[in-house]
Amino acid sequence: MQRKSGHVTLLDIARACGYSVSTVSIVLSEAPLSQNVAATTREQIRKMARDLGYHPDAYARSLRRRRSQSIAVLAYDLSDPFCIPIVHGIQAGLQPVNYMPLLVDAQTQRKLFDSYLRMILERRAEGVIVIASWIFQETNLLDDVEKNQVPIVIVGRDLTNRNVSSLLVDNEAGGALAMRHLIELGHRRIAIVRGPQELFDTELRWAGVQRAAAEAAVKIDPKLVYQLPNITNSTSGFEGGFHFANEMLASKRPFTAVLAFDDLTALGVVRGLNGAGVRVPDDCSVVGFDDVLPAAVATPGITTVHQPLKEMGLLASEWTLQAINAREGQSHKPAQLYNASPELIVRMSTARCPSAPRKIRP
Amino acid sequence: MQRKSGHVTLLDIARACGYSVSTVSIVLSEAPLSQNVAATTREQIRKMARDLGYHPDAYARSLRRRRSQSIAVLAYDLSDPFCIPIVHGIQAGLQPVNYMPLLVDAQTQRKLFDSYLRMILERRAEGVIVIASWIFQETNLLDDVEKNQVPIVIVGRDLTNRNVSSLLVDNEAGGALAMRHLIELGHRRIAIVRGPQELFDTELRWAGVQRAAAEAAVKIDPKLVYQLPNITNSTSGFEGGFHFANEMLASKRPFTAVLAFDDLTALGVVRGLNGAGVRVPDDCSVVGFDDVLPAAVATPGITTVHQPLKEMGLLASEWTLQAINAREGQSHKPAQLYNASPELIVRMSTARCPSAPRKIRP
DNA sequence: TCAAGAGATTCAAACGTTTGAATAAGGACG
DNA sequence: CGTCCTTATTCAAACGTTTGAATCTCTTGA
Repeated sequence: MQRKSGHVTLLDIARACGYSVSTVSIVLSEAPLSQNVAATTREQIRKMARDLGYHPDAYARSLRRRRSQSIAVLAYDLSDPFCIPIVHGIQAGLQPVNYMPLLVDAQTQRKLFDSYLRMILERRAEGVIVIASWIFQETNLLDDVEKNQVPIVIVGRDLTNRNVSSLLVDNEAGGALAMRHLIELGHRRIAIVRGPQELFDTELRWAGVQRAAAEAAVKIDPKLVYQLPNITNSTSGFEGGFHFANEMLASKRPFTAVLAFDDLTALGVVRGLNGAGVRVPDDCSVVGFDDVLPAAVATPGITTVHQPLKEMGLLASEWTLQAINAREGQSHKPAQLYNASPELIVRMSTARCPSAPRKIRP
Repeated sequence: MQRKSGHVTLLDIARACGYSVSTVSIVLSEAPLSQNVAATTREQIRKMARDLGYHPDAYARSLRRRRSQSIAVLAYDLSDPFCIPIVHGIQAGLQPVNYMPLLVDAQTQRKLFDSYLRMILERRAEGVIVIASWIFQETNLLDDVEKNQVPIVIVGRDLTNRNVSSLLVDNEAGGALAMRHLIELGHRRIAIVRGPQELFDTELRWAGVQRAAAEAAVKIDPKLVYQLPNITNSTSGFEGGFHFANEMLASKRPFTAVLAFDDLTALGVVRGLNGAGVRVPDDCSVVGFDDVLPAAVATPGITTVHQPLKEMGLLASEWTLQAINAREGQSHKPAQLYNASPELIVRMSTARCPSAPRKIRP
């Protein structure tokens, strides 16, 4: 009974129980017509399909239906812990409608990116979700996708100006949240490690930090503001944090807290401070951003700004499905922007400023 | 010129330059016959394909060729940092032969696992690579795959007894490596946190630990041996480590080092010890296993046992491709086992035993 | 008795490729 | 002039589904 292809087909089932391929198809795909099929026939066909271990061929089906039932999820760098919760959200959104996520990791390599983009196009993904943890300037990479009228949604970056629906955390609010936390703990001399210039997040978080400082009438010493170089690999944030912690100490300028661009940078700062005998949080507080696993399991646990990544992933998948359905109905879904509200997660790396008088909260 | 499907087909190209679909297909797929096609024709067709932005339809092609050109990568829990380097290795192996990895994350949920397995079968993956970071006992889940004669390779677990090619780190050697390191640093009173009973790794690492102890004539105090409960979520290792650190301290039994089942457990131990004012590594050394990112960026960095994950992933993809080719040629590739050599990564969490006399190495 | 409808099932074309076999147009040779 | 190679191109069937239209067999009502 082994077919040459090694897979059971409708024809096998049809022959095995004496009906035509059409009838079998109608029953197994639960087409509207199947209510006209005699109940006994239905049962017989279903049983045979089960016995033979039939699985419909997605290729034949998609070819005929002209729907691939799949959505590409293109991560720029899956090794960034930031990505996984987003992927989980996407999976959760795709599961109920039986869409397959085509998850690929470009590993920040242009060559891989192109190659996977081609595969995605060939596999006729009905939509593309891009997870841009940190992303090159080159955004025209997706032109090919747009040309084929495939809806795109991007997570982690705002591309609404290019008419692409985007979901990201409200970086300005997050920066302010982190800064306000330090200020409320009594810190006044706060060192800042800004993100790399190439990232959009950098300016927004910085704006939030400045706003919070201004609101509390706290001055930021420009000599205590550092900027990470452009990213070269996934641990360059850590190395940058380590490096700048040493610079801060060498500068001899007093500071009691460090606001780092992200969690890995914060962990690098902690390492740097520790090496010089500065204890966190007793002598100096450190705050991060992103709430990734390493920040949670380090000791001290890093106080950080949490992004609702899973929710963002879920919403991204919903938007993509809506865009697909809209296109199906000849209409068009305009690009949307979702600015997720960040949340402060207080752990052990921040404490009341040692020299500061206890402040009475209003 | 917009097709109803929204995608350019061979027919479009054929019409546009006045040749038949066959000729176009022969040229673009670089079939053997294409050397018979006039050079001018070839060029003309290629140009038109480029201009129209043609991408061959993988569904039609696979249907006809009876090859899906894709391999499923089924991760039990992608949020385990352990998985990503393996995936990178697999991608590296699949890239040159133009296979698409169908990467899915079962999130340790039976329901998801089943659902994705069905999708994989429907998409006619030619092979399946399972990444079993930590895995249920239920191994018959893959029966359905085997029934369809799809080759399976598993990473992170030995299933050669079920005739499945397996790649994993030599856990026994790794356990011995970690233990020997502590012993060489002069530690004699070493607490051990064993892994969960349900994991095969647990017994093997434990055997290695015991061997190293025996070889050095060091006794392991059974009262200082703990066992992690079965895993419920991805941070339960951390929580277990934290919990047992407190138990060790409460037991009042002296110990100068802790050998933890994996890195997250080690990080939990560090947190627990720190909470009681025990400094790592000054008062107590801690060693982990796996070499995941959080272990590297924590302070102190965790001394650990590295697994060559990327190489294992690469080899897994090669084995899978070999098995596919073998099946193509009507032959059969017998199940193989690869025991990767672990490597000790010395960081900052281990130090010479405070009370021990300096030992002269031979 | 016949037309009309309902119920159950099948026909046949289509989706976009690939590929073995067929065709057509040119020589070269006996 | 017919035969036999090349060279260049096309035919047509097939892959496994889906689905609008068609067929066949009953029943029902006039």
